[in-house]
Amino acid sequence: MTAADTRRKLLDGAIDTVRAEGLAGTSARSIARTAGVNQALIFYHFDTVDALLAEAARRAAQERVEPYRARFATVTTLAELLAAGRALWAEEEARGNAAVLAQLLAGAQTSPALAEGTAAALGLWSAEVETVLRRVLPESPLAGLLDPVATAQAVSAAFAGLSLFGAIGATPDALGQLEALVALVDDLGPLERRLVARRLARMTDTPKRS
Amino acid sequence: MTAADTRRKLLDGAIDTVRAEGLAGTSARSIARTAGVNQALIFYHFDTVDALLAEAARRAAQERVEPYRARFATVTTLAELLAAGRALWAEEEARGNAAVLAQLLAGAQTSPALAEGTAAALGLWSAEVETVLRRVLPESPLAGLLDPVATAQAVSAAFAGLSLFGAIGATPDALGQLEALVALVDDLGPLERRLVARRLARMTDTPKRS
DNA sequence: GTCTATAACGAGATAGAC
DNA sequence: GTCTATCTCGTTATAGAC
Repeated sequence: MTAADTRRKLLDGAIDTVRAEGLAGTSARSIARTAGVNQALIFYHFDTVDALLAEAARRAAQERVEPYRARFATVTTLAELLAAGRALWAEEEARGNAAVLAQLLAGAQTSPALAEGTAAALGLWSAEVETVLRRVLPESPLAGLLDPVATAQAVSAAFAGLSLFGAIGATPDALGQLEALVALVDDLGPLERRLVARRLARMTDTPKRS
Repeated sequence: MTAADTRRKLLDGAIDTVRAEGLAGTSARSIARTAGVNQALIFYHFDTVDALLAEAARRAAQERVEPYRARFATVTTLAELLAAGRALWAEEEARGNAAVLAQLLAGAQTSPALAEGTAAALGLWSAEVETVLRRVLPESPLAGLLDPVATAQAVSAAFAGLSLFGAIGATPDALGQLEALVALVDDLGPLERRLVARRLARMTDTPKRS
């Protein structure tokens, strides 16, 4: 077995262990068991457990973001973005990847190494959303109201938090609520659009936001 | 020193330790050190560390929700609710209470005892929001669009997740984005209100939501 | 690169004196 | 109720044979 194989097994095993046991149940021993690899090899290849987890987070995000790229590229309206987001969320939630990211994000609070890897992983997701928002938002009446960067970050982080709900009850239909709100304003007729524009102008005259 | 004093010290110490060291750095020993209490007393008074944390989460939520109750009771519009929510969030985030809840929520994934206490704690927050929503939402054009329960849960959970962002970068201005969106639709004039109502009727005819 | 063995330590929890 | 002392186990990490 080559070194690259071992590294790969460990990276996969690390994510699988967090998925199955949570971060609290994730140790060098439990990862090695899941990966089917000797425990000492973790330290040979990655120096520390946290460094392995950070690298695993980065790689996992890359591999999961990639298949959505083509789909996101075809999105031209905010409504389509929300539909794509709904599908993405359903898939990643079902696979437990959202929960994994949330666990690592929680662990990042006390581990600088983990913080760096998790930031990179979450950044890949929000960058993807941000790209689409930059393209789609200007066509919407909501342009100028929503900031692409802040919105993408907020949505990504909120979804990570939402996935933590799994253990304590049913996950609330957050996207459904958001979708309803956005769909109401977005995709309006010309007359309504002018009304919204007027209202927007009034709002930015007397801004309530910081 | 009475037993009630010791219990109180441990409950406070448990929260303080999670706040300062994260859940990963929270142990019977570290809690006892923070509380200035002998380590063995944790098990005498609470049986297990997780049971102490669960009880601490419940109590902390009670004590933090309470001071906002009067403020929330005066809220009559959605815009006011958002303003109150913004103030609440700023305060709890600054105190680190949001991060504590998020840490416990993450730990709840692998500890049934912790899950129960965390569910109760988070439930107190979302119940408060839900109460206001039930009173305020019917007056808004958004009535019938947003479900009070799902919205309250989604907002609470999303904010917990948002607080996890602290360790890996600046917290995005999520409430600002949401506020802009809601403010746009809410608090409309009679003419615009009719337009929104028409659009709502159209949406519910061909529902996109599950 | 991979293995076994083990060092060094902190964890949860308990026994038993006071 | 509170304390000290301790048991037992799992943890990260390393040394050294192969």
